[in-house]
Amino acid sequence: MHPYGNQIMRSHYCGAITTSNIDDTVTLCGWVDRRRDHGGVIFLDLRDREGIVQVVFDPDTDEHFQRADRVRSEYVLKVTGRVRARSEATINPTMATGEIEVLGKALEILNAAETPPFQLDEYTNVGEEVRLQYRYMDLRRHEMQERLMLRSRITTAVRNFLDGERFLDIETPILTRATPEGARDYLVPSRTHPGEFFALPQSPQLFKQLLMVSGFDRYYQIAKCFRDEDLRADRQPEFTQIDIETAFLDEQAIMDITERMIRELFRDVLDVDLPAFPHMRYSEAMERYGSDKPDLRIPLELVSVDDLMQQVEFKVFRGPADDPAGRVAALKVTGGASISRKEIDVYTDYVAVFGARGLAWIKVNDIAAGIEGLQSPILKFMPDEIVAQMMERLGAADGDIIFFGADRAAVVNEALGALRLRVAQDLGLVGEGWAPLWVVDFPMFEEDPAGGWTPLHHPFTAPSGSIDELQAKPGECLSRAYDMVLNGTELGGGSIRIHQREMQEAVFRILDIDQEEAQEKFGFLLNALQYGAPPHGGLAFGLDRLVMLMVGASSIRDVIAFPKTQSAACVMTNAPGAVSTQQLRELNIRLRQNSSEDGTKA
RNA sequence: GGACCGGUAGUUCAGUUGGUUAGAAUGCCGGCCUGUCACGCCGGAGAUCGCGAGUUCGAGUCUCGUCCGGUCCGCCA
Repeated sequence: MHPYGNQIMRSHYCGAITTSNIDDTVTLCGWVDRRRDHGGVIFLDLRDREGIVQVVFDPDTDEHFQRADRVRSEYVLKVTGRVRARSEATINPTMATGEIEVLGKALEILNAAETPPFQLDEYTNVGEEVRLQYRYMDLRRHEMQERLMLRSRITTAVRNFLDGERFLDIETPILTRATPEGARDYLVPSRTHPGEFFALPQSPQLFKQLLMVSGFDRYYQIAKCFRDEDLRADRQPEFTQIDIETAFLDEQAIMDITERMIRELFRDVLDVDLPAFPHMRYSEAMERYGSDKPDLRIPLELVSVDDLMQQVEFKVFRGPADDPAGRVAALKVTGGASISRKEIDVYTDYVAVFGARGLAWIKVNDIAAGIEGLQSPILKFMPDEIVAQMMERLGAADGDIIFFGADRAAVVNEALGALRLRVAQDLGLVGEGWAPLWVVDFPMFEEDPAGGWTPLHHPFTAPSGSIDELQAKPGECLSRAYDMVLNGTELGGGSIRIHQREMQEAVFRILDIDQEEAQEKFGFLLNALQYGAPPHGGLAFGLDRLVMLMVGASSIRDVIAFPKTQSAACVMTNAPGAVSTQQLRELNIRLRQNSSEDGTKA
């Protein structure tokens, strides 16, 4: 007896029928994936989330055969039939259910369907706009079903792991208050407080810290977060974090637990054993890879040559080499001498995007021939001796090309760091597999253009030094933050938080948040820190990015059921949309301009 | 806010130096077909060339503007 009695219309999933069901009578519900009409026999491929099975109708079942004749793609059917083995000659080895088929006895059309707006098969590339407009159709495609089912397995595995580690799932508000830090807030007007607004949370950061103050010790939540900033392939205005916070654990313990979580996740879901997670200091990551999220699958590294360039006249290199805030670095690309002048021009344009004012290069044709074996427009500006030392340092070999960046260190790191990724991609130098690491010892602050300080992580991150050290030299102070990086993507980041009011106030002072503003915006946090806040810290993973990597997608839109376009709109629902003047009046809102007739609808 | 790429049958694309009736594939519709599985064969329908100006005897094609989608920079504690 089926536990749900006759409420269940189907006896099996299409994709789950095997040779063990031979001679069983089954009832299937699904969509018509394809119909092949041979006149005297009709094949229907019936699809549900578990897969596809072939159903055969022949004229013996006249009424049902006639119905099968009327059926079209994406009709929703209920089919009852008998499972039978296919004859040797008709077995389809490319199909999971290819050894069997269902001989249809009864066919009920549960719903007809219009011709789909695009073909759902795997052979047609469909533009993303159409896919998003008919997302409910797009999600029927096998590829999307797989991705979302894997996403579900991932969140389930995460929940099971954290539950097993005695973490508590606690929800935090979606309607909260705006904070002056960080990204632009999504705002929600309050009807009951005219002229005031809620903000949607950029993350549950403060709430989870307060839960630590409350004694919940180990918290997690799979939480929606909202940031009103411009979109990218890996950025949506609403996205999901695996949010974690603990009390009485230091950073090493937190990294251990979360690393174990990711490791078990990959084993459970992908059957992959991740390699060791090396710990790399932020400074080393910037020095060697020009990035705080290095892709360790790529065997190219930046090498500083400032000391050598301090000995040349060539101003373009000499200037940044002498400047403490400057950097001259080389990127040796093994086998890159085959890159043409035209391609170098393309790379030059590419690094210009990051502020680089040029891209110097040296091709190594014959290293044994010394300076004669090198080819470059900049050699004439350098003494042979310096060039020779540089080749030695870089370990240059025949067939290499060396690119140079010389500018402010930030520009050089960004430009050569990006070039490293681009060239590796173009030349197929990105290794296979998974390359995780922890990046640690981040600076507390970085200098903003106005000369002030902004936090590298967020203003609640604990510094590794004392208040005095912090105030004396904010630019040199390190934080107790850590990022998990996988294949060049920042999967998650976290820190030990400040749990003492004095320290939190000191950080606010450095960030130029005065006492009044601190009290106004963060008074509840400062107060809480006085009522027995335990040492605490945590981490948040970007679930969408994690799933994207695990399914091999190139955009997080492909692992989100209903994502937004780059302009942060939904082409299916047409959100955002206008609202009635009545709604606006209730919210005490008047639009600044009546944007013609469609500005509001009555 | 900025740079670049794209927008032509339902879909994916082609469209030459500005020149006759805008093509292909696939899908769709009709007919035939009892073993196909991206079935096959025959026939048919299907286009506001994103939108608006401009240049020209003539614009899918050139120019300007605009909208939409995408990649990236800025932005994203």
